[in-house]
Amino acid sequence: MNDLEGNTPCDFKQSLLEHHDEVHSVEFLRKPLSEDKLRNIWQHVVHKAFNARASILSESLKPVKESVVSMLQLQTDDEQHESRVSRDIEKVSRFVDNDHELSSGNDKYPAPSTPQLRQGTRLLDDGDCQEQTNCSTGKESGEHEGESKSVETTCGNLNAESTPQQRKSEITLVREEVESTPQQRKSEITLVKEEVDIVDASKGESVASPHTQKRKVLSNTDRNTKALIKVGVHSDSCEIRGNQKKIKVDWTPELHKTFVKAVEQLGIDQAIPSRILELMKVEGLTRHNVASHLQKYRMHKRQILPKEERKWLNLRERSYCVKRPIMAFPPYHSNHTLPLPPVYPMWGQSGSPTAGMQIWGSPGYPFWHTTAENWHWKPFPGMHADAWGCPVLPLPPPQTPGFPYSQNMPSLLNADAVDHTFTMPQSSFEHYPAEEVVDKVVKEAISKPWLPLPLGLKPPSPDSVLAELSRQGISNIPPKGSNSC
DNA sequence: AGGGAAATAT
DNA sequence: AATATTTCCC
Repeated sequence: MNDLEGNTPCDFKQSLLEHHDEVHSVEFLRKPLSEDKLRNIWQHVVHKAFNARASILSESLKPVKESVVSMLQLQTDDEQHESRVSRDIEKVSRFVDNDHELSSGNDKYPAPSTPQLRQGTRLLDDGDCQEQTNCSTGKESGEHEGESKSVETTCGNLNAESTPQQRKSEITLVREEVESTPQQRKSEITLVKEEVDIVDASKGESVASPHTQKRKVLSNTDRNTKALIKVGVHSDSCEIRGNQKKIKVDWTPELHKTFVKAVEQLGIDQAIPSRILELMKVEGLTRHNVASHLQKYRMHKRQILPKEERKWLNLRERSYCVKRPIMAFPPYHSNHTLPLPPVYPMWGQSGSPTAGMQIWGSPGYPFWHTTAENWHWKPFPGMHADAWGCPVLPLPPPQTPGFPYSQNMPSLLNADAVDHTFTMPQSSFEHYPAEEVVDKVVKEAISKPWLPLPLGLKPPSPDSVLAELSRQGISNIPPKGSNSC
């Protein structure tokens, strides 16, 4: 997918471009990303953070330095400090996550499952919602943001002090080619999302992340599936702040129910995205989301109805003719009490023959009561993607002396963490460094900034360097010997 | 602007 | 393969 090979035949290329006082590094690594490479990268980051003169220490590296400093001051820090470190390691994680994606080619991520959406009926009660309002694609901002094509709004979450642009230029040691595909670009800009999504790449079912701080609330309407409505939120609320791409909406049964209800209420004529959206009163949901869902909904209707209609007509046409198969439905309520099948029929059509009969535009009958609940299809009821994805640092790493991070993430490593982490199939990670490895490597790089910079990677050939330079429009070649960060 | 559907992405 | 998002056209 986002292979670098497309741009350069060589295994990798590395270029160091010096402009004025700052040295920008761009390093292209071949997949898979090895532990050594990763460590190398981070050593460079730390190294630069430490060695750069204060005057030119980029904003983006300051937090790194601070982290290191604070770590070196030993883990006697207070809570505040810890949370800072915690946050920093999250940055690290995020960065690495991104890299994961870039280097793995594994693109199967579970749905993030609507963390940001909140139904009109409060699922949560408290202040977390502040973040919601701030960061979610709210009605006002959401649509805006929907139109904004800005890709450069990258990591505003990394550090409040530095602009996204700054960060990008500094921290992004590993990144895609400039001419990345839209997909690639996306991978760069949706860090937060990635963090959420990256958990379980193997199956598509997501697992609650111990890493992302979130609340899980049992839906009052949920049945035995006990699907979780996660209303996950980062404690560091500014992180997600409105500069991100839309977060994927997970149409949970509840949400879908709300949707169907609105549609039913409006009737076939009025059921247009904006109205539906209005009726649904779901915070953060955008018209686009609704339109999309509506599209799908209609499609299924079309697909299902004619079939059922035909069947029905075949059965009845001889005896008495009924124009529309607004048929007498079997006692739906029975469905309510029935144990659910392990697999949720999508749109309810494959479950019972009538399950999909929530007639489009058949107001008056509350089909959605059942269909909306049964519509969902998550293979494992207990594992509904309500769980947020878990990015890096999924497990309480073995306590590394001098590296207190794992203790600094109470919210990330809460009791739930235990439950969820072990459910993550290892196989998902076989294509890139295990997260523990990443964790370890980053730790090492940060915790031992004094270690000499590894020469590490194979030096680029002069040709490739020159080519890269010219490709980027750099004509004046920096003097030799200045190739350190 | 916004609805709808096709094209894409995940 | 299914679902969600993005893009495009009207």
